[in-house]
Amino acid sequence: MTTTRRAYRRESPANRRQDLVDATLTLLAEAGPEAATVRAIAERAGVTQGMIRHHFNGKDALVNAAYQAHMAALSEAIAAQVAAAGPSATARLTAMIRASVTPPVAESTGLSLWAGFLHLVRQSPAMAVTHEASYLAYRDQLQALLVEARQEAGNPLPEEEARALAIASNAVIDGLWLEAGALPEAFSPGEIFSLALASVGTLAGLTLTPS
Amino acid sequence: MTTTRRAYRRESPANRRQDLVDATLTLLAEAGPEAATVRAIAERAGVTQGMIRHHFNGKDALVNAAYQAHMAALSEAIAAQVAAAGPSATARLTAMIRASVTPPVAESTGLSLWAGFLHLVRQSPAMAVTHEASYLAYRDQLQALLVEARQEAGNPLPEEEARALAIASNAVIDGLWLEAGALPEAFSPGEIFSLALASVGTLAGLTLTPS
DNA sequence: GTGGTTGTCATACGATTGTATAGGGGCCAT
DNA sequence: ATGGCCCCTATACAATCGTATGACAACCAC
Repeated sequence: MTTTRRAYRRESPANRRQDLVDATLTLLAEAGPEAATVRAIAERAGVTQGMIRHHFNGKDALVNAAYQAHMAALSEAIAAQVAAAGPSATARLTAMIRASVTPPVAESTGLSLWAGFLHLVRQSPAMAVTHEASYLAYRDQLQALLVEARQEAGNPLPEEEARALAIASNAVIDGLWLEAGALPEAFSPGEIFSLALASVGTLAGLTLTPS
Repeated sequence: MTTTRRAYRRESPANRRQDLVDATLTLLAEAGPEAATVRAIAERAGVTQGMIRHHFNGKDALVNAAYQAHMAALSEAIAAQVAAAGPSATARLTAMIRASVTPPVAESTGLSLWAGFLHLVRQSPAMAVTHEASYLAYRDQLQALLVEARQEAGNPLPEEEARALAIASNAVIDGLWLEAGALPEAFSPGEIFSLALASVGTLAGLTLTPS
């Protein structure tokens, strides 16, 4: 009875790390923090559990890396759509809103992921800093686009009102993102986007169309 | 060396169950799902872990009971403030908004709790039903108040617009609740409430004042 | 080819998890 | 005051957790 060792391929550390991060995010989103064990993550990534300590310092480091990768992916997805919207501030604002409430940013798995990370963010100072930074970066970008769009519409936004408008606009976008993620079947396709567009338009005193 | 058994008081099953539910909610909010072990819950409640299986069927049943108790407490807190606001629809709407973005409904612990429950809600059909029901009940109440308040203002709300307005108003309230919970120090006291009031007012075409 | 590097598998370890069970003791009925 | 109910403590249990360690083999340099 000779037990044969399972066949495997050598991968670059970067690829292996990416696989492990992806597996962590998938598992965290689909089955929650309690199911994201080192064994489950390793199996999902197609390797054995020893790899986690080989490529990272331990489970915490892996989860931390996964969080940063996820946040970066979201920011990048939004930035790409904004950049592709052309020079018009109104068009870029519309693109940012659309990107925020449609896949891949807005998915039910994304909400689960966010929830799974929340208590980690709350307890790890390093993750809290990352979280606050990405939230404020998003809001600042939204605020800048609101100011520009109002300028473009010939109705300049007083600076002292900009912060409140950005917070409120961000809130309605986040709230719709949340509701769509929590009850995906309670809304028809595109309904969330048109609601987000109309709501931000009303709050900002702008007429926004789906372009 | 005779080890003495620890002293204890007999409690009614109802009281003990309540203690265990409270301990579960506290632990879940403060330290996350991974820290809410049966031993930690029992210690927090001042009993030994055997009590969880004695008073409930197991950990899952306890967590489920805790979720229902939490949702009921939130609904009740909001309903009480709305009922205390008097007959005016505008005043009741204002009270509902205030209750939704101030303690005890809006606390950073409440957000953690919500996040901790989310993946349970997603996997347990029974909890999913409870969740959807309480969300829709909240939104329906908000929609009814919006319709009444517009009527009261002499500017009736067309029925086909009511649903969209309720969803958007709910979203901005939820979004502000979320942001205040996630970054409690990024907002001054009362700022969230006045933003919520102003935003819903703008969306609904109503002038809402803090009463 | 062939040797060396190191990515990878395999296994073991102590700690902790949720659950199960046996028996002690607080408190009410009488 | 005292017997009995059942609330409660205490302990044991298998399973699983994250971590640590050592041997194997894939692949590159030469």
